[in-house]
Amino acid sequence: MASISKICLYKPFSLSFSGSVKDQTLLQRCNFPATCILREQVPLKNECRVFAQMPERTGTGVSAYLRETGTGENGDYARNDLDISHLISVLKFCGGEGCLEFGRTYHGLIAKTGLDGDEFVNTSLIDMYAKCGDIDSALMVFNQMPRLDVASCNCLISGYANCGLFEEAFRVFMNYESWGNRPNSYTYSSMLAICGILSAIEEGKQLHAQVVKMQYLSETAVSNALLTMYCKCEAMADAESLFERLPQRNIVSWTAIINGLYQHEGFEKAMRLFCLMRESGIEPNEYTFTIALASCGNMKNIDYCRLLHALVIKKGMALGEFVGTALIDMYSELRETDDAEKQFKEMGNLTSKVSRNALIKGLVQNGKANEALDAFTCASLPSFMSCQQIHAQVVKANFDKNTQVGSSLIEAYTRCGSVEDAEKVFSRISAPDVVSWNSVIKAYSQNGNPRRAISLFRRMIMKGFRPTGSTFLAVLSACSHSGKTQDGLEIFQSMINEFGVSPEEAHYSCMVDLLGRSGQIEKALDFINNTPIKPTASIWRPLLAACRCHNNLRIAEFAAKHILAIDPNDATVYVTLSNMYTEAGLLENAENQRELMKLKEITKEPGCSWIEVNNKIHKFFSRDRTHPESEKIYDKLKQIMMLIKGTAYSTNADSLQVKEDFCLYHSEKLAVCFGLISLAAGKPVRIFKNLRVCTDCHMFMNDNYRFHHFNEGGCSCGDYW
DNA sequence: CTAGGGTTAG
Repeated sequence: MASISKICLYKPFSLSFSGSVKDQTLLQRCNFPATCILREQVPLKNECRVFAQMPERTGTGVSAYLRETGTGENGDYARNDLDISHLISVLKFCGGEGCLEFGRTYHGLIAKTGLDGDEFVNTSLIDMYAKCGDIDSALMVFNQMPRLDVASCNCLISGYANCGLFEEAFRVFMNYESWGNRPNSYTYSSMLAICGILSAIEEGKQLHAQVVKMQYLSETAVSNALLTMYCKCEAMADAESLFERLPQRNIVSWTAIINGLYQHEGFEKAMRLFCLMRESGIEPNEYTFTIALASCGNMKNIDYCRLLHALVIKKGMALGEFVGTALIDMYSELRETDDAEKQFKEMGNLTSKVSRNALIKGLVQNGKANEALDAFTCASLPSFMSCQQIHAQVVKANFDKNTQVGSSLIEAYTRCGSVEDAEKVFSRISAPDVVSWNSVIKAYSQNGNPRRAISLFRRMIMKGFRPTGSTFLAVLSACSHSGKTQDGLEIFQSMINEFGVSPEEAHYSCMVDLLGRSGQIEKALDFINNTPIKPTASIWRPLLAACRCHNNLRIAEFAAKHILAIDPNDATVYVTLSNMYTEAGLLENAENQRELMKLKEITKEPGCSWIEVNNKIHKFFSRDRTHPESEKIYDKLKQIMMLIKGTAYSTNADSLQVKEDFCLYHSEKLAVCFGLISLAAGKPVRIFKNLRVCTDCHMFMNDNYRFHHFNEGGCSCGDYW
């Protein structure tokens, strides 16, 4: 066996390894928290499934044992109570599910009961740790073993491979001899897989020679690993001739070679082998179908594609994650995007990120960029990075001059607060339409450059475009924010008289804001009283905000009364009023007290204090995905993301400050926002201390705030944006 | 009683 240690490392094995998807999920799963292991009523799915899968062994089984004794603090263990084979099956389960903490608890139990001398138990422990990605613990158990056997070395090798530590895996392999062991067939399959990942064909060939010498070729796992190794090393001739000569072939062997051919664009050949396989009496499974569908799609043979699809449905595999995605891909390849979308829809909640990406790719490549953008849902979530990614793809697909695509991109960038990118996109649209103009005007109006919004509006009209209701909303809002009250009034008139656009609630709300902001409180009130529609809360609110800015307590009370008549749960009203009373020195005003009382009742309603919410966020973002509230919080987050639009992504968490009393009133919203901001800034979530908020409109205040701007100490409270 | 091999998008 001297030749084993002669295996040369032709390539540097200290590769940095970003990790396959599988490894990443594995590592993620390793963050599984150590929680409530023995309380079955707590819905922690993995732990509970351990119990659920345990065979019933009344009185002697580990689960029953643990249930009776608690976490094991009693310490009074009788060795007989533990069944080794049962223990091993639990460890195996932990490894498979990534339940590191659960496995650790078992390790403790094993150590306490003195079972850590058992060879099989130790091997299972090494494997459990290795599979959970905790290679240090695996190594610790390994080093403490009184005698090293092949199986434990093998576990260590696959553990290293799992973590991308291929050089270490090779080191273990070359030490077999010095430990008095000989590699067995398991060792070779693992090592060959590593060579495949590294494209290390020289090493793979040496291992091949060993395999032949040791007569392991008849073991399908070994020969399949060899096959895959050659395929991954681009040595298809070697792979094919090996496959021809294989003494034993199973479904995995067939899948390996078919996949190899597919990966090297031998689609026809892959399909020929697929047929041969079926003729030889082996039925394809999900793995094989996935590749066959992909090959078929690449061949653009629509009849065969439909045939395969039918077969897959017959076997009940059409909605599986892999096969389902392959079907989407196949139909995209055939340019049958309707079928691709149909497949995606049929998958319902079985769809994954991958299947969605497949659909999007298909739509983009088939010229359905708008549908693709819809599928992205990018415009609804302010993520600057995904906007850029989408934009890059759009440019690559040569859609950046397209009118509709461009407008969608402008909207997306606007939500992220990046007005520069929005304008860049606009300038590249070859034939901008009204929607494009509206989008770019809105971009400036909402992102701190109202003057530019107004000048773009004028240019738009000069170019002969007919402004719509949305155009006016953006422009009036811009006028309001830049103090151009007179312009705003004129534009509002021309909207009705010149362009025949009838104002809606949002326009009225905007006009109230325009008047109120300039200090014309009485005029704003007049305006409200003269609207042809019944004033809504959204129309009254900017008046209240204006009163707050300009210290008009009388009209503030009047506006507050109207808002509360419509929306009695609007806590902002109470906050604004109580602040105004306080500032007016009416601290002990009975009315103020009553408002505060009401306020408390309201803030109690949602059910949790800001500390509770903050704790929940804490748990959620410290990867405790099993927290029973995490789904709810996530939904809330998405909601809040919509609300605060691009702010989280365009502000610096450090420069934000919270007014603590306001936190108490609007705790939930703020806590969630803060969690989001910290997340966006790549910082751990902390209890919010340094966030400053406009006391009237809930929004964050900050000097270099791109999205939300302030003039003369006020802020742009209002509902219209 | 422990360990190994094949799949989807970007």
